[in-house]
Amino acid sequence: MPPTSETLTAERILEATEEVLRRHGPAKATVVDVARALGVSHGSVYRHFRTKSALREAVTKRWLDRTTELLAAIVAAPDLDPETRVREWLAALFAAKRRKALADPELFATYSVLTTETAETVVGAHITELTDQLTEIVRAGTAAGTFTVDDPAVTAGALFRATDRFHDPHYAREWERPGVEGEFEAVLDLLVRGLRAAA
Amino acid sequence: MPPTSETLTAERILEATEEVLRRHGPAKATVVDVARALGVSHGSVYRHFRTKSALREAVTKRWLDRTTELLAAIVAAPDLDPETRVREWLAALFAAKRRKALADPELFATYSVLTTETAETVVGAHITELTDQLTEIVRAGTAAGTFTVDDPAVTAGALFRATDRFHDPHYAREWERPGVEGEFEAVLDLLVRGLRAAA
DNA sequence: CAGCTGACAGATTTCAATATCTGTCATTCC
DNA sequence: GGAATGACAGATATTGAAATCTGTCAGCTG
Repeated sequence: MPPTSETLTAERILEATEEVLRRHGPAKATVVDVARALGVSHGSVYRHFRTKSALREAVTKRWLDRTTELLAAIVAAPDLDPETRVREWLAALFAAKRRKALADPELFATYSVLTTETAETVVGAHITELTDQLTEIVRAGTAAGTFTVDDPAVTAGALFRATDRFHDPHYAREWERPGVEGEFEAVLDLLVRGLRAAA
Repeated sequence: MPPTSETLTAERILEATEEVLRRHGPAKATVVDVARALGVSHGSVYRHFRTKSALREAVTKRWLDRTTELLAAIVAAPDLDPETRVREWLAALFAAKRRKALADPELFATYSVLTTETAETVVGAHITELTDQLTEIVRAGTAAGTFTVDDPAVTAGALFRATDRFHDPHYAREWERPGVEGEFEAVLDLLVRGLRAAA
């Protein structure tokens, strides 16, 4: 128990919660554990988060936001043509998820449980943010005449859903298999060709 | 307990197993239950199926094969052009799964558990059969000059994986949502356009 | 007095004893 | 004699009592 006499903030609680989740897993990580890790009573934790699930949602959002930020850089890249940006963006999403899943499977499994719990709220918002990023790229490509697309938002949604297998944690086990890279390329090729074609 | 004095066959055991699964669900459906439903001792069931999981695999295969057969009709349809056949085949796959999921959610959940159990064996073979059917259509379209595709088998795999969300039981809950039809159309449009485009 | 504590009620989880199930096989039955 | 039985050992599941956890709040503390 490291009491660390600093003031108790939401931020410090989130850090401790991550650590407890990493150690105990999602099923056995309790609010009491988090409080103990911080050297405070569990009542203090409830001062910053109304419920245990609010705390879990906040931790999950934090984890997902790291990926959102990473990808934002590609949306903003000014020197890349739209087709390359679509490819790089989807490849970066796949690579980010895959790296996490392979580097620390147990932690990834923990967050997979958390995302399943919070599918309607936190994950829904995350997916909206991501498809908004994609929409931005598709819109730019349409404006530049590179893509022929009726409604960029609808097409961005289709791109995102067509690549579910390469970012949905449900498929994480597939990402270890030898052929995945090629499978991803095949899907991506088909989709990008679909963007280019005349309506 | 209907003893039905006919001879005990693998077929009759499979029918009884389906019934027990429907009534009890996957967790509580035991070999003893199946034997009781048939009015025989459980030892007799083991004469036809080496293990409980062999029995479950056989029932699952039966269920999946019904879909395979249904779709085979579209592959063989001689009066349809390749693009229509791709669209109809994927639409029929989605419709078949969706119908089952909405008509009897509990039974569908039961079979979802069974398919998860048998992912490596029975489901793997099922997916191979389905992608083989798709490959056939893509090959025909390529031969006819309608599609421009390097390797029909690879492209068929990409088509199948890009539409995972519309046939993988994992997404069954999404199939109730209002917008799904449109989402499916958007993905399908993008993919079909990708098939048509020049390499 | 703002922040923290710890005791509390009700909900959930754990654990160990008990019951049931799986898979085998010597024996029985037509 | 080929098919079916049922007793059995080890594995798995169920159950209910005890332990722990969640969320609240009156009171302590600096």
